Amino acid sequence: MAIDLKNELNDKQYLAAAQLNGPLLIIAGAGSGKTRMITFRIAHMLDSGIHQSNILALTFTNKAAKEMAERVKTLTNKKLTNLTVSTFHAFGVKLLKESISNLGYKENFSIYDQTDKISAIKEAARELNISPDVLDIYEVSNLFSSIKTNREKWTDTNNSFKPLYDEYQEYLFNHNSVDFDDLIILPVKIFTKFPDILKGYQLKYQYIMVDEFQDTSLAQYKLIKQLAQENRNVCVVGDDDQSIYSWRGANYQNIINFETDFPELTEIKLEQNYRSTENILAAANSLISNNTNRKEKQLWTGIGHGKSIEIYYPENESREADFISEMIKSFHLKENLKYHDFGVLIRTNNLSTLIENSFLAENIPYKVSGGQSFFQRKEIKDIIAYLRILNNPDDDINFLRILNMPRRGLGKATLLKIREIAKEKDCSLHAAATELRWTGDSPLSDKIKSSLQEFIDLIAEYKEMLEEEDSNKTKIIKDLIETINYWGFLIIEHQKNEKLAKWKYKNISIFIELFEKWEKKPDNKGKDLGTYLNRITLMTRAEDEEGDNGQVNLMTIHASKGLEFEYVFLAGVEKNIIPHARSIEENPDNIEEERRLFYVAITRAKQKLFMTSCKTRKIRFEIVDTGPSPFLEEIPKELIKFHTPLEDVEGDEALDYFEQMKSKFN
DNA sequence: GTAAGGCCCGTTTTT
DNA sequence: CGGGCCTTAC
Repeated sequence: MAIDLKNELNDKQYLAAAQLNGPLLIIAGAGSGKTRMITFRIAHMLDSGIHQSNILALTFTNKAAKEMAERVKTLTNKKLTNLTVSTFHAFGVKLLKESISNLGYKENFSIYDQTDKISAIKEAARELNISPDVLDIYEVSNLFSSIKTNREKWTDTNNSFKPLYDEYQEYLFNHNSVDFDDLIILPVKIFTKFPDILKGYQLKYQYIMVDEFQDTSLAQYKLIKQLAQENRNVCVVGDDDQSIYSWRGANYQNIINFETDFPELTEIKLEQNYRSTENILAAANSLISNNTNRKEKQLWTGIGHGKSIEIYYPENESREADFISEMIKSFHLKENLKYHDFGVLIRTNNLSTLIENSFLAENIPYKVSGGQSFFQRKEIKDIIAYLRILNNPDDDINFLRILNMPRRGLGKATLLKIREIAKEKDCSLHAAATELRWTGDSPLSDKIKSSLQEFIDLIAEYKEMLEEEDSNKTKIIKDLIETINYWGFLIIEHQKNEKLAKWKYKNISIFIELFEKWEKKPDNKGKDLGTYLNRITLMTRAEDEEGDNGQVNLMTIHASKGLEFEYVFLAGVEKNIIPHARSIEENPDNIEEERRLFYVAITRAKQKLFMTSCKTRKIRFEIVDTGPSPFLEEIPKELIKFHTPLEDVEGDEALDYFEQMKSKFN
């Protein structure tokens, strides 16, 4: 049964969804039904006889990809197992799995995340006898990223880092590892070097869609361009006003590049907002009009004025947190809103702690997204490090992590010996360690030698088990964790805090459960460990929360992109927080991006927007006077109602509250 | 040579 | 408050 596009979409959306051939640029304002349009467009392709395997849809986050795939499946009522809806990075992994051998890497390559990357740079620095403390490693890491993705060139001021960069690159290659930038840049390289490979992919992906186009980087754009330049059936959807990832290389100049590279394009603007009330939209429009560099658009809504925007100035950050909890509680009761109808947005992750505590104290169910990923937690990374070594023994960064964890007497001196061999033989640490344990005139004591032997054997044994056909990997991993006695290790590490040890161990069981779920899924039958490892490196958090209904959503503004909530609380609307002091310090021009960020935050709200701005705030261990964010002045006063403060909590009531909090945490 | 305890500092946003 | 790094104790 074909879908009646005309009936389901407004005129502009219809135009966008109906035109399948040729380049299409869609400027889609906040809340303009972009996802709906894309979903229908894909369904329309399928209706028109385009085969699912010829369609490629690229999104920005795993969450968006998952959601889009779900929505298309629901709409068409088809399984669509060969439809590619993926993030850029996950797509990069797929391409590399299929073709990285052309560049001399092996297929079981490891992906280094930010932390691994920093360790790798430190290792490279060691090779060159550069002491790590003379480097601002964070800055170096950013520079390397810019160089790799062509955002920056070597200049007289920065070329002193070039030897280190080259060493880092060599390090990655020698250890069969790639970093996040490589996931995009290496496919581009392969396509440039091997036109036949590119041809193959052009033949496969004849219809390409890109969501959140304003947040694509130059490198990502190159990749799209390569794939699309023959067929030219490429549809990009974006909103320059919502470009908030420039620090990661996003460049909304890409919209202009697209116009140049595909001059025959059709441009469509989606300007009807289906999400927010007039008040909210007016505030957003007024704010964003202060930006100079933007495409003019007239967002409008038919929803009506709605409730006014409210601002509240709490004394300090705990009052802010309590205010948010109380409001949510009372709306939940009085207005029959579900907890998941609330979004609480913050500029930085560290603002979440107090709000979380308050939710806990008030028994408000909530979930945090963004921030530190589940898979980045130390205890999880430890276990993953073992799995990575089992998958790719040459992965030195993870070898270093597990060599003496749990403690097995293999410390600095032993490592130094291993390093010597590795340098001499030009091999990985694992290979060097394997060698060292045999050497007759080994410089190691018998005790250490046997410890090393045990360690190497452990790796070999489990590697073999995992590689067996039809192996029960979950069981093997459980067994491994027991064999290394990770629990014992946690107890020793946290002697004074058994609770913490237990909590960490609990996380490990959760990890095992997640893995088991993955292993049992029919789609994953016969897939190797490497596939799983690569997948989770790209995941922001344990995106498994099936029951994500009935929970308040607490997240950074960045993480809220693409989402919407009935009621939105925007916390910490203070100067130095938004716009963030560091961002302005870096470059005063960043004010426009910070404004867009604020714009994104406001436009998440459907019915009601609250903003809170503390008078004082504890930063580290100091209480500092803050003040309202300058952006508040860019919102017309008549749209705002100033919230009367809650009555001060009386003495004994406060005490009572304190006791409550205490009992929650003890 | 290895392990434990003291000391210092704190990365804005994330695939 | 918590994690990484360095010094001191075995």
